[in-house]
Amino acid sequence: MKIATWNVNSIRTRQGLVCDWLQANPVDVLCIQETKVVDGDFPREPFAALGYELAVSGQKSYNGVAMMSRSPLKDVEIGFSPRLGAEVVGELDAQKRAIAATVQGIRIINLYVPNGGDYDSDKYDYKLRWLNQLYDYTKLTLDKYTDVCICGDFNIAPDDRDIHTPPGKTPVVGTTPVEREALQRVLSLGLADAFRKFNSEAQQYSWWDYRAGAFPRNRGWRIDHHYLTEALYKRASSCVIDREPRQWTKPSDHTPVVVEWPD
DNA sequence: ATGGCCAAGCCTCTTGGA
Repeated sequence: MKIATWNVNSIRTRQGLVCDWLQANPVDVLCIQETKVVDGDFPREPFAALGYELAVSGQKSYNGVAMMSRSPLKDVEIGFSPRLGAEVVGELDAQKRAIAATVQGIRIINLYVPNGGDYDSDKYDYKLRWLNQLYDYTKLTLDKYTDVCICGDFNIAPDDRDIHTPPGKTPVVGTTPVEREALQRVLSLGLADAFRKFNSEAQQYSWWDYRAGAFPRNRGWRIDHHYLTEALYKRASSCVIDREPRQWTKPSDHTPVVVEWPD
């Protein structure tokens, strides 16, 4: 069983590239973020032709998440509202950033955590409120499911190993203690970083800026993660960042990360 | 040291990304 996460930065622009990657890497489940397309315009056929069932939640221009699976996607949930109630979630489900489904007994939650804009901006405040909501959503999910994999683009480098230049005095969004603590609070419910089970080195990145030759210079961030409940974490046999598609023509600025369990 | 890119929309500039 393999579950991959990949921020594709527009599925319409990247559909050929994603298909090429899936043919070479026929993962069981692929969670994608930043699809940037309304559901009716999502290019379903190329992925159906490869044997993938789809669940999508998108919007015009921004955000958007989708799941592709070779076995059935069960109990699909869009956003936080189905579990927390629309009156509690309010505006936080307007942006399409969360989708969940059960595959082969594993509850998979696919997230596109808000970027956060500038420090102390409205977007930064929104990111923190969204992470608080994620805590409540995760708590209720863990009440119901034992094997849970929360993956996606977290837009947070969990510690200083996960960013090429550790932040100095000026707060850098994605690395601030407040964001890191908000993430750790979610993980304290009983989740652990799959990648760090196998690799404790620095400079293991999943995103590189398009500018300034960031990729060839390996000036990146590790912001795409899989967080697993205890039994899943113990059973995991590998978690790998696949740098190859970041080198292809017209790449996403993120690259896929794949967690695996023995069959 | 600095700055360097890319996607979508209605579009030749603005917004967003991290």
